[in-house]
Formats: sequence, structure tokens, C-alpha cells
Amino acid sequence: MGRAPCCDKANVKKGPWSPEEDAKLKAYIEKHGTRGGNWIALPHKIGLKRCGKSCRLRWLNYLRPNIKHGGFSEEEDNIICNLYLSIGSRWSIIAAQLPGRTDNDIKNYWNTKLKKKLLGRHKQSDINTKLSDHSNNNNNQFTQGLTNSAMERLQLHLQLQALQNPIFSFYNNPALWPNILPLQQKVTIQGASNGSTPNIVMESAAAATTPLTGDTLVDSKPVAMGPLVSSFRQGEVVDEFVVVEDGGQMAEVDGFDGLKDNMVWWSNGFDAKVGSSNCWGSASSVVQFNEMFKDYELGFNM
DNA sequence: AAAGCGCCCAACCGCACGCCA
DNA sequence: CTGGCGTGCGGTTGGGCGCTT
Repeated sequence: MGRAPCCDKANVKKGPWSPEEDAKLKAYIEKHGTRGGNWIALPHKIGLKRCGKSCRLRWLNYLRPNIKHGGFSEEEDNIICNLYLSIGSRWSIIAAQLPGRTDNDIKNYWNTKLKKKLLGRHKQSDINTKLSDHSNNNNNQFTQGLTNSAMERLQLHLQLQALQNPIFSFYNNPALWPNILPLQQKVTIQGASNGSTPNIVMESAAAATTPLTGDTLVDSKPVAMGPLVSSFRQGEVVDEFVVVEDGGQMAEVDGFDGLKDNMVWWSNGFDAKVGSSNCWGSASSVVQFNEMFKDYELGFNM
């Protein structure tokens, strides 16, 4: 026996919203607000033949103030790409870092444009072939058992790396492929347990050795790192991520400004400084690959 | 001109989670 | 503790539109 439907599907209107419906919904919410309300009951109150969930979606994605549509900037592209590679398709969290953007908008933008923009630079089949060949030739099972999502993100990492350093890239140099690091940034999630917007902090990896999953704070600096997490809860060390308490301070990196500062490697061409700070092929990163890929797989298969 | 095709994006669907009685 | 309910989220769908043939 399934769950009861949220509304009487036979008596609700579907499809595009009319201006009249928008006006009714907007007027009601502007007068009464959304806090403490009941989305399920709302359409009945204002005489709309719509599902409560549909009303909520319409408000959040189109009617609420300060919504931006289209025209994503280069900087927004960078943020979306980095966060997607770091935390995956957690669109609501990504949207929280982009004022005026909705998760739906970002999701659509990613699926229709941004992903193609990246993967389009090399033929996807070509990358698949190389990954597959490499895996077979080296008796290395790191690509086996990866989910499609994991493969996609792995491909995107290769793309990013190839863009950064086309000559020495892993993509162009299969001999280096076992040394792939999924992401050379630390990602910390702050806040959110009190209902506030979570604050994502990313730092370029600078540790001399690769921290291990589950490492904890040392001298108030988070050292755990890694791109993959299936879920996180405020106040926990989750997978490779450190999640600090509300009000926790990140040394010299605080919120969006820190995030932006560490985006340069994505948009700029390769140079020695960026190359080393992100260490796709640096000596310090060429350690513990097996562990990294175990984590990589684990994160996706959970 | 029109049929076919692919892309885009608004909206829907179903599941998971949290709250509360 | 448990079950019902509302909410939030991510994946998917399908209609509209523009481009190509």
C-alpha cells in the first residue's frame, strides 16, 4: 500500500500557470508570508485548483522576489562546476551559494549547457574508452563499480585537468592515470543546523601529505579533504568532509569570498602557482591513490 | 513550406526526512 | 515509540520552440 497522494489529483490543474493564478498566489504570500503556513491547504484558501506542492514550487522558482533567470555569469559557472564536482547534485546547497538562483534553474542549466560545455571539449566516448582501456591494462579496478554519476564526475575532473594543463594532463598522459586525485580542495560546510543557509567553504589543498578520511580539526584548521560525500549533517565529520559547528571560524577563509578566491584554477589557464596549489600532478599529491579511489567509490556507492 | 529532430526549461513525480500528536 | 502529515529535494517528463533537411 503506497503513500496517500498529497492532493486530489483528479481535481487539480496541471501545466503552465496563468497570470491570474500567479497573481493570486503572489498576493496571498506577500500578505501572509510563507512561514508557518501550510502549502497543502493554501490553494484551497485562495481558490486555486492547484496542488500545494505545485504552489510552493511556483513561488520558490518564479514568484518570490529577486529571482534571476538565465544569463549565468562566468563566475557562477565556476561556482556551479566546483560545487558539483565537490558535492555532486546537491542543487539546493549549490543554489544557496548563488543568490537569486533556484535549484531548479541551476539543475536545468547544468544538465543542458554546463555539462555539455565541459564534456564537449573531448568526445565523451573517447574518454570512456581511455578510462576503460586503462583500467583493463593495469589490472586496476578503480573505474569498475563506479556509478554513472561517478564516471561522469570523473570525466569532468579529467576535463578540468586537461583544460588546466593540456600538455601534462592526465587525460593526455594515460601513464599518470592511476595518480588521479578527484579534487584538490577542501570543502567545509558551516551553519544550517539553526535553519540558516549553509555556508560552503572551499580551500585549495596545501597539505604536504594527503589527509585521510575522517581526519579532524588541528589547530582550528580543518584538514580533512575530499570531494565525495553522500550526505552530511551539521556538526559531524562526514566522509572526507569536516562540518564545523555553527559560528565555527575557518582560518582566513570565510564563506563566499574564500570560495571565489579558490576558483581561479578553473577559469584561468594553467600556471605554476595554480598548478601546484591544485596539484593535479604535483609530487605531494602522488600518494595514497588507492585510498583516494576507494573513498571515491565509497562515496558514490553509498 | 512543412516535416522531423533536438534542445530547453517549467512543472511534475516520488521518495526521504523531520515534526508532532 | 510510532504513524501520519507536510516539506524539501533530486530525477524525470513533456510541451514549446527553433533549427535543419
